[in-house]
Amino acid sequence: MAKSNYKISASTKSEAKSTAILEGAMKEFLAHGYAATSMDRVAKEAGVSKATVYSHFGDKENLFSAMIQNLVQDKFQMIMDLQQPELLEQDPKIVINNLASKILKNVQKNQDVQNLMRIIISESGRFPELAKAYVHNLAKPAINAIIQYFRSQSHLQIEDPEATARVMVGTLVYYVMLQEMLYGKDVLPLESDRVINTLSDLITRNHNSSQL
Amino acid sequence: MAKSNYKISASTKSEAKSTAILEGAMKEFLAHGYAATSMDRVAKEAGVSKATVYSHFGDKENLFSAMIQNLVQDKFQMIMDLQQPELLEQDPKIVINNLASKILKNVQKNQDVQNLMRIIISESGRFPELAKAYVHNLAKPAINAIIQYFRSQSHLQIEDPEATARVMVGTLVYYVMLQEMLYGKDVLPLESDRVINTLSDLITRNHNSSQL
DNA sequence: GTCTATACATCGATAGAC
DNA sequence: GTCTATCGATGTATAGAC
Repeated sequence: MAKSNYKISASTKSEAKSTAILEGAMKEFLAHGYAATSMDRVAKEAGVSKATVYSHFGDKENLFSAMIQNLVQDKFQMIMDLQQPELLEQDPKIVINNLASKILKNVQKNQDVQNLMRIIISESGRFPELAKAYVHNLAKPAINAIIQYFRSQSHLQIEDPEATARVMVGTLVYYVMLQEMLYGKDVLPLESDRVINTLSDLITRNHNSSQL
Repeated sequence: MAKSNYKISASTKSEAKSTAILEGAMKEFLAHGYAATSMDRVAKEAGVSKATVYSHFGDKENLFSAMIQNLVQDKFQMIMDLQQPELLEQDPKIVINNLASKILKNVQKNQDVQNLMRIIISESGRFPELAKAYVHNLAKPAINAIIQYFRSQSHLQIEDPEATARVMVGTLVYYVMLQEMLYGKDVLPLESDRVINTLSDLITRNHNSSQL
């Protein structure tokens, strides 16, 4: 029992260090990219020695990979919020407005999400498996949630729910990329409400015209 | 006259080296990113010594900046093709299909364009002025060309041409990013024609319904 | 397990010969 | 203008004490 406690204690201490290293790695990698991040800075940020970083994660590629996988799992919860039933029980025009607004605000206010997208794109050549993990665990569930909603609203007469979901997600992601990450705010200002309203108008237009 | 010829000849030789360096820089930077590219590899790729690279471009940041500006100017012509008059003189549904198809194929088949987008996003933090140059010289003209077409087709009854243009460009760019750069082809297969047709259907739906 | 100290390679940038 | 040779800094990774 004492032996078991000792083991648990040791394992817990080690886990605490691992967590600290992952947090330091996240901060450094997301801020500077893979190549420009040094293991010295990660170690200093985590409050451990460089040798400890290597004993926990083997090498730089492994640490980067673990940190991204960890972050992708974290952000998965954000996507699942899109399927809250109470969010989906209003007029379709309002539901789509709310969905789009929720996606937009989550990405816009969450610097980690933007930096994750940035580094996934940057390193998709060097780490193709991480790009696939991102698509499989974040992009795909988000798109599928929207497809599922479109399918549930047959009176919207959406001919191709899969392609329409891509239109919606693509519009929103590109908007944030251009405005926030590429400084489009200054060069090409455009209020987010206009994009959201245009999206929901286009998608629900059959529904509206049958009402009027 | 002989002196003038000598000057021109010398200037031409120097320009040839500059061009070779820029081409080497393009190959290396686009393939490996800014931080992971070494000046030694650029010099070897260009067939000159490293000192020559520095005498022409000062330092690494300067070389990178010059190479990106050069590439952005190159790709500008691609955008201008969108305004060919003969492309815009058919039924709106067909015109939008053609525009979308042209944008998509240009990005899809042109690896340089994808790599340029990738590195602009990657280095937008370190080189904000390059991101702004990209938006100003490529994204903005493309979006404006589409806005201009929408405005010219008043019978389409497009309420917000600016926002609708963003929907169109965002959908196409995100599609290529997800399918090509992030290996979505394998995880989330979707034919490009479905996306293009969905886009043109959504945008011209008012026009169609008034016809039927 | 965690540390300090260090090996070894490679980086950006420059000096000096031609 | 272009080269070879090299400097100093910094990178990844590890050896060895505790």
